[in-house]
Amino acid sequence: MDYNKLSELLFPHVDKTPADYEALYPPREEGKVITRLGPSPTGFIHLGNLYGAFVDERLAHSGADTGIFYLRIEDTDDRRFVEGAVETIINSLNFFDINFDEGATLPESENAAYGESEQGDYGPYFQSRRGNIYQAYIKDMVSKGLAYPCFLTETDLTAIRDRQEANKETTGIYGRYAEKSRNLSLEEIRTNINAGQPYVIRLKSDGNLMTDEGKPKLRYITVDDAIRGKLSMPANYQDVVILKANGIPTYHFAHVVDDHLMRTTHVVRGDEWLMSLPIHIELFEKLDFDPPTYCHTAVLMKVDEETGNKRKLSKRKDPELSLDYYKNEGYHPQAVKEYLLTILNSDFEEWRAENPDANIDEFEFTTDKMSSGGALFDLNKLNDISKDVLLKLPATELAEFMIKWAAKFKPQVLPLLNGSSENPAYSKDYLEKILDLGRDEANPRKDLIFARQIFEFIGYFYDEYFVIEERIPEQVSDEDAKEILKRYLLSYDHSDDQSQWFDKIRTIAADMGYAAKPRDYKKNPDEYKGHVGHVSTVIRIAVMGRSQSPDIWAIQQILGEERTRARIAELIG
RNA sequence: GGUCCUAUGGUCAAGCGGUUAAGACACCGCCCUUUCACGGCGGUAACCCGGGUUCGAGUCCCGGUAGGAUCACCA
Repeated sequence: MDYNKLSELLFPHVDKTPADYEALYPPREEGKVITRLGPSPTGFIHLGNLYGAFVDERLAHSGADTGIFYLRIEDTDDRRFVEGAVETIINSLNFFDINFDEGATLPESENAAYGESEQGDYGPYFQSRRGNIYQAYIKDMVSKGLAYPCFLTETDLTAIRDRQEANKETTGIYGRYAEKSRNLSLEEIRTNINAGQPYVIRLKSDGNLMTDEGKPKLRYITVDDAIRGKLSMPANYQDVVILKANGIPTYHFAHVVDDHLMRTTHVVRGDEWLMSLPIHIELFEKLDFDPPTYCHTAVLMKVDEETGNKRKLSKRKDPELSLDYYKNEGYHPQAVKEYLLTILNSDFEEWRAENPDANIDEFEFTTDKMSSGGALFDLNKLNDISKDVLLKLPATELAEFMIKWAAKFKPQVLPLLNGSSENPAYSKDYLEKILDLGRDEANPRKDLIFARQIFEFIGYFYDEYFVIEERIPEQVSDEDAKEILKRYLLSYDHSDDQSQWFDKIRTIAADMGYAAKPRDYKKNPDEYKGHVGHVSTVIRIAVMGRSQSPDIWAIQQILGEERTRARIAELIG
């Protein structure tokens, strides 16, 4: 067989050679880490994507010598394409402060054609526009006898698979199942093509590994994975498809060519790719490329309520998988990032404890601290981290964050938060004061977690959302409650400082038969109706509508004298 | 079913042949306290099972078991 003739027959119009592309895309700066995100534009981006993207981004950007993180759109399957997916990917990641140095970008104008918006010298960054590159490499492989055309139809393929399954053999095209296609003569191929028969190009895998019974004889290869360590697995023996009948390469081939030509140093991907690694290794060998460092990340899991088993997060069953969930609930992107970092790198938490105020960028991210097991998603932990992250955020920023969130997800409260409502008491400044409540002390409060929760937490500051939610404590009778409020209103002086204010409450408590100090009540419960805590709870309910809240005095200062008095008077009736 | 990966408290995890088996979250108790939160102190709780190797095994080896991944002209 004259392979050169075959390659000309198959790819008559391809005139570029691998050498041309090698020259076009020269090696990058030595020692730089080059990573990439290679999503297919299905329009759905989830926590798992973010998790992986974050590894790429940290690998390229953390540490002193920053490398390049680029975006390559893997749109080789046109059936999966969704309009606007590229924008979704870029915008979603940008929301979490994950940005690309190179690759596909947002369209510069509204009428920019799909696939034309990109930046960088190693493009095109849309696989759908790299057809000529792939074909040049495939033509080269065919001319060297490393790949061949295969005319097997779908029915042929299912027949083979059925037979293999019946025989309990490994499915696929290999060994004797590949013989027929591999041994087609040039004339037979020419006849098939002239007859318009569709065909694919298959890799001619090292097929001399079959035993006499036709079973694959396993040869083992070892691969160093940056996360998993040394991996031992059977070498590939399948004549996998590398070019589909429509002229578009499969993922396997596109991955190898692209990551070589774009000079990727670290390939980060989910461990669902682990099993096809031998294919990629063989392709790298056959193409004479140096393989990148592989980093196979574990999949995010959760416990299935029905079965009690760990399982992969699924986009249908688990709302928390969707990135929109976090945006919608109003989690701060920084909190999500820190959470991801703690499950990504086992020593991040320790580092954070030692460097509470340091910027995330200062943390040196390494793959060898990554766990290889699937981490269970833990909302509790996220919340805990979020409390600390929000605490460090200045009130101004927090207020802006709340306003941005409300604009999108709770528009009815936006005027309240940004001060554009009719009530002159409300302003952004007012919101800032509320959010800053009790935060500047030695042991600051940590009750702010995510925007939706925060609004519920501070709702009583806005008259429209102020409701009496709780009953007065059982130690206090209804008459006493009214009496407490009356006396309180009478003695109320808005300019009192915290201790003057509380002394008055003690006095009211003592005068009405309640212990001025809870300790006294605990010692002699029979001598008192209750203690000062019960008395102040009555006031708390009148002003806040609930028995649990930050300091009453501080809240009243923010609320203002008029509204404070009005709320108390309201409850007296 | 074949192949590959994984296995330490409820969860995330240190551990690298000799440890009273760290730490964080969650949970419980106590203290602080006008409530809650914060903070402090304390507590419950773990090496999947069985064989080896070794003076000694959570750690190394071999089996089992369990869970996960994968077996396309999808990525």
